[in-house]
Amino acid sequence: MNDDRKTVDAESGDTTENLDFIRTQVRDDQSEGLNEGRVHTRFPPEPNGYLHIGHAKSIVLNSGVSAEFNGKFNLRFDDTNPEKEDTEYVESIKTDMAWLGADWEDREFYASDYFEQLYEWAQHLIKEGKAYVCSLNETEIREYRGTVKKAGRPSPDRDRSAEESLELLEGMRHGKFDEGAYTLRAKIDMAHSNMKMRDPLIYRIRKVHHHRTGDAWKIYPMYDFAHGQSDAIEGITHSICTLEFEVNRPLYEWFIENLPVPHKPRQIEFARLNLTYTVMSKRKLLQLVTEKHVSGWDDPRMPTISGLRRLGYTTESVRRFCNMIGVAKRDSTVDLDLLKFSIRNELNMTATRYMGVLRPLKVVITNYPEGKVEDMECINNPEDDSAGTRTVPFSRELYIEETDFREEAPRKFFRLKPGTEVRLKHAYFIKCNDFIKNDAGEITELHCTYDPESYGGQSPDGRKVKGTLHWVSAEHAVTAEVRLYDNLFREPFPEAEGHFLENLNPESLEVLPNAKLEVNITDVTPDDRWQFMRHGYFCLDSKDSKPEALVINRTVTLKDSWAKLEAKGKGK
RNA sequence: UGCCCGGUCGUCCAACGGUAGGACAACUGACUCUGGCUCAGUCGAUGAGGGUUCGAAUCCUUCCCGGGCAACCA
Repeated sequence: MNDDRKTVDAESGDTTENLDFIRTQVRDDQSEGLNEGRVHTRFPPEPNGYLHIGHAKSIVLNSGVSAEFNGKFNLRFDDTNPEKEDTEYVESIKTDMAWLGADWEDREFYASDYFEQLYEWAQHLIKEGKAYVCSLNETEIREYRGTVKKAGRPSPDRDRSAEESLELLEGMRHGKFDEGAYTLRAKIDMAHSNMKMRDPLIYRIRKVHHHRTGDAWKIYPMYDFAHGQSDAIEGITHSICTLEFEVNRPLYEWFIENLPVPHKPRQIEFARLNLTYTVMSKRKLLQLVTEKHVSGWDDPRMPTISGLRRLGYTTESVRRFCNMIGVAKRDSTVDLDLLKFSIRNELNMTATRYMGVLRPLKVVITNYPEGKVEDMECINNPEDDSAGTRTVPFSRELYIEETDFREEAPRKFFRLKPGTEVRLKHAYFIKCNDFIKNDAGEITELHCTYDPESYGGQSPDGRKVKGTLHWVSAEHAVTAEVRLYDNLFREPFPEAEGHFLENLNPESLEVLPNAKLEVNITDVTPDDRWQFMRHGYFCLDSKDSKPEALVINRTVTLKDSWAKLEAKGKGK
């Protein structure tokens, strides 16, 4: 599974495992007997949005580390801000994690499970003289906090007695005060060079319904007061999170040191995943959804797990991608091509090849008998002999790809043009003699002749053709809607210049309502992925496809060196 | 600009004082009943200066560049 991380020495053939800095740390901790050699990780999402590929990186990392070091892995919802959170998100997160193959066994926890314990620890801090109830309002708190360059000054309530703070906190808890009237703050250092240490808030009053605790609480702990302690309660040994929490680490450690917690977890940060041609922040993804730039969180263009799944990505391809990109501490942006490679590479080995004409052009084989039908034997997967063959009906009237014929074609155009011969895959050689145009000057029909000697696509006399085209018998074709997806954004860094929405790709979705597909397509199931030859990899749309009206998504294209040639003007 | 973190091929990761390597991308060519795949090959990097050392991407130092931190978000 983790071969992606191994280096093979060219001369000796020895395999050495290049552990990333986190696994190196965990390995060292374990061998030194820290936490009695236990390794326990967790993935701590806030249930306020759908999981995306960046979360997948964290999930694969956290669950992978626990598996590799014989440890355990928890799922814990960081549900300390009821305003944005919802059970819809809890459910989708569990679905997506399970799909990713992460196994938290029976350890599904919630920070809200610990509200009572957290409250007791808050009281403990007050009694120790390390926390106080503060009456400053939001503006005042900001002002008293100072700036990054200027020390803050103490709140007038900083020396409030423990008895008084305890009583006020109790009142806060039971709704005796309005939102914003009081906060509970840790008493640390108002002049600390790290802003997070300037008497951080640990509880705020919020008279909001919580998706799990209902209306039981009128106060909710802040992230910093919940996260480390939750880790400690669960016996987490390595609390792996993203870089933006680096400045929170001293505070994380302060609570662990100053509270009678049962375990001493340690926080390690890594760089979050960025991908070209997309955005990754929950806020922006939410905006795409609410402003209807996409059809939902699971729109196949979204970088969400549900979007990628609907697009056709497999668990294995996403996991492999996560292992390929590595783990480090520097800000980076991975090329979207690497993600595409991960699925293309897998599907090349596993996907059945079908023929599907996306933009149909009628072809009449004028010398083929009317009413005759031949079953042509087609190889299912040239990469896998065990995949066997299937038959596809051939008849006088066919469809080929509109783009496979040109009245006037450059020299390197190997497809059909007047007077030249090409092969129809697994069928016959044909030659184009004539074509019909409508009033608009568009080519509507081709008249071709076939060589009966070339049955099966074999050249009868050793002559070669440059082009091989896919085709579908008109009479037997299944008509379906095919959705072609392209990058959501036209710029590799949509946030770099201008507003990200201005960089949306207007052509990210192209719907082809009249695709003509070989009959065998009716055999596919919702779990199948297949290749439409010369096009790419496809799957059924899990939401919109019905047996009588197929809707098909293109997961990823095949590489297209002809398109590249032509784009560079070298097709001549 | 106070504090913290980080700068290695176009991109991502590795090299942990001892030959800068892999993957993706790009480019050549071969092969091909998918202009796919495969195969062979090419291009291509240690931010800059100084120091330590027999030897520095790695240690020290100065500078430069990028990111994070001043929500009652996480």
